[in-house]
Amino acid sequence: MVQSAAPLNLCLLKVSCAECSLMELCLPRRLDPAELTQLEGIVRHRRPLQRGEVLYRRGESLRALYAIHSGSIKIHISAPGGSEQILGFHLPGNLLGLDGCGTDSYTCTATALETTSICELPYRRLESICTLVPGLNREFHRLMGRAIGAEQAMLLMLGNKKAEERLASFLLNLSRRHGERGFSPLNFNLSMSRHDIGNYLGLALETVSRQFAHFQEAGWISVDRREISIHQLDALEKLVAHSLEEEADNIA
Amino acid sequence: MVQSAAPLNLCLLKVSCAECSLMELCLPRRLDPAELTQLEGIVRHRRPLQRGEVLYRRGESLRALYAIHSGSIKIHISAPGGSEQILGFHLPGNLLGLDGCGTDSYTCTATALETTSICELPYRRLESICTLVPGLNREFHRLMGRAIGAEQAMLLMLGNKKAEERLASFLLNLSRRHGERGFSPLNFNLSMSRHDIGNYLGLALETVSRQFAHFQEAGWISVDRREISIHQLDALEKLVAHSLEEEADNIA
DNA sequence: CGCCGGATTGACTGAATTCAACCGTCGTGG
DNA sequence: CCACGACGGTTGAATTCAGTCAATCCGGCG
Repeated sequence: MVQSAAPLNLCLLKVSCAECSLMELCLPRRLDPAELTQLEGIVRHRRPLQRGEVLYRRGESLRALYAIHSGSIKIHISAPGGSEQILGFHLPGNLLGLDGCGTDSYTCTATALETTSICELPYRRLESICTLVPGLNREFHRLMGRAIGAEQAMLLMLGNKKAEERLASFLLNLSRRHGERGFSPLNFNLSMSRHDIGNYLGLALETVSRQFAHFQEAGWISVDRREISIHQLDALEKLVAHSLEEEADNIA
Repeated sequence: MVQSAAPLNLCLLKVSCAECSLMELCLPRRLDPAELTQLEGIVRHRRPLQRGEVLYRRGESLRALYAIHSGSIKIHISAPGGSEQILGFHLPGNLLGLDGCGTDSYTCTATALETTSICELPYRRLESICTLVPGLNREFHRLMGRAIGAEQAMLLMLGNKKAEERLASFLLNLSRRHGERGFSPLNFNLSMSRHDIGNYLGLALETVSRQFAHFQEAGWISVDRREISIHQLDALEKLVAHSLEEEADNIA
C-alpha cells in the first residue's frame, strides 16, 4: 500500500538517512549532520521482503533493530494453540524490535504485509554509539517512550471502546499516519486483511466487515476491498471523541 | 498491601540502593559498585504518598522517573468525559514515568493505592549519567523494553481472552510478582478495588465479583474482601494455558 | 446508631461472536 | 480461452457472554 516516493530500483541502493524522505519521522529526527554521519555508519540495507516474509521471529536473539523504508509490517505473537494476536501495524519510519531490548530476544514476530524495504541497525553497535552521541540516545529514548505511549493508547481502546469506535479509531490512526508520511490521509489502501484488522482490534472479522458497511451506508467512507476513501473525517472523529484522543504518534 | 521488610520509619530515611532489598528488580540490577554510586548520587527520597495521592499527572512535564520502594501505584488516564482507564498496577522495584520519555510530559496519571514510598530520579540527570555509565544506559533500555513487553502481554490478553481467563491471568501475574519480591505468592492483599480490577481488565466490576465467586466455588482460591489465598495455582494456569505465557516481568 | 462506599447477587438486555451460506476476484491449469 | 478452485470478503440468523440495572449485604466510621 505505501509506496516510496523514490523509484523502485532505489530500494536496493543505499539511500543515506540524510537523503531519506523519512528523516523527520525516523530515528535521525533531530540529529545534527555530524551525529547523522555516525548513525549512517552502522545502517545496513537488505533485499526487500516479499509479502508474508518474516523479518524476525519471536525468540530469536536480538541482533538488530529495523526501520521500515517502504512497505508495511505486522507485529504479532503466534500462540502454540494456533491462535495469533496482532499487536501492531508499522509504516515507513517506524522502528521495530524495541520490545526485544527487555530480554535480548524478540518477543514478537514481524511479517511483511507487502513488498517492504528495511534498514537494519545492529543493536550492539547502536547501543555503543548511543553512549557516544547523546542526541541519538535521547532520540532513542523518545522512540521507546512513544512505543509505550502507543501501546497505552491501544490498551485504552481495547478496555473502553465498542466495535464501531475501535474501527473508527483504527481508520483515523491510519489516516493520520499516512498524512504524516506525505500520502493522502483520505485515500489509501489497507495492506492488511479483515482478519488482521479484527484480530488487532479484538473483534471478529465479520464485525469489521459489518462496521465498514455501516460507515459506508452513513456516507462517511467508501470501501472496496482494500481501498479506502474517507469522506467525513469529522464523523469518525466524533465517534471516538467521547473517549480520549490518542496522542501517540508512532507504531500502534 | 505490600509492606517493606524495613521498619516503617526507615521509609523516611535515605535507604541506599546498595542496601535496598529491591536491588535485583530495580534499575540498579546489574550495575557494579562504582556505577551504583553514580546512580545513587541522583536518587532523591520524598515523604511517602498516602492512599489516593497523586505522584504525577497526565500532561505535567517530565521532571523525573520514579521507582517504588514500598506500596503500590495505579497508572491511569482520565478521559474528559469522566471515564477512566487503568493501564497498570505497579509494585516495589517498578520504574514509573517511562511513557513520558516520548513526549517530555507524562501521558498518564499515577495514583497511590496505599501508603507508598518512592525514590525519585530526576530525568535530565538520569539521561546525562546514562551516557557516562554504559551499563546503566543498557539497563535503562532493558527496563523500557520490558515495559513494552508487559504492555504487549496485556494487549494479547485484552484481544484474546474471556472474562474468566483475564481474571486468572491477573491473579497469576500478581502472584508471580509478589513472589519475586519475597512475599508469599499464595496469600496476599489486593490493594485495588473491584472497580479498578474490572476497569484494568476491560470488564464490569460485577463480572469480576462473579468470577471471583466462581473460582472460589471451584475451590481454587479463597477471597474475602481484599484478601486473596490461592489454593490451586495450576488450575488457574490451565485456564490461561491455551493462550500464551506472559514473559514480561515488570509492570502490567 | 445510622450512614456510606465497596462488594455481592440476581434478572434482564444487548452487542458481538459464531455458524453458515454466498459472492466476487484472482490465479492456475486443463 | 475458459473452467475451476481457493481465498478473502460480505451478509444473515442464532447464540452467548458479559454489561446494565437494581436490590441487598457488609464493614467501617462519624
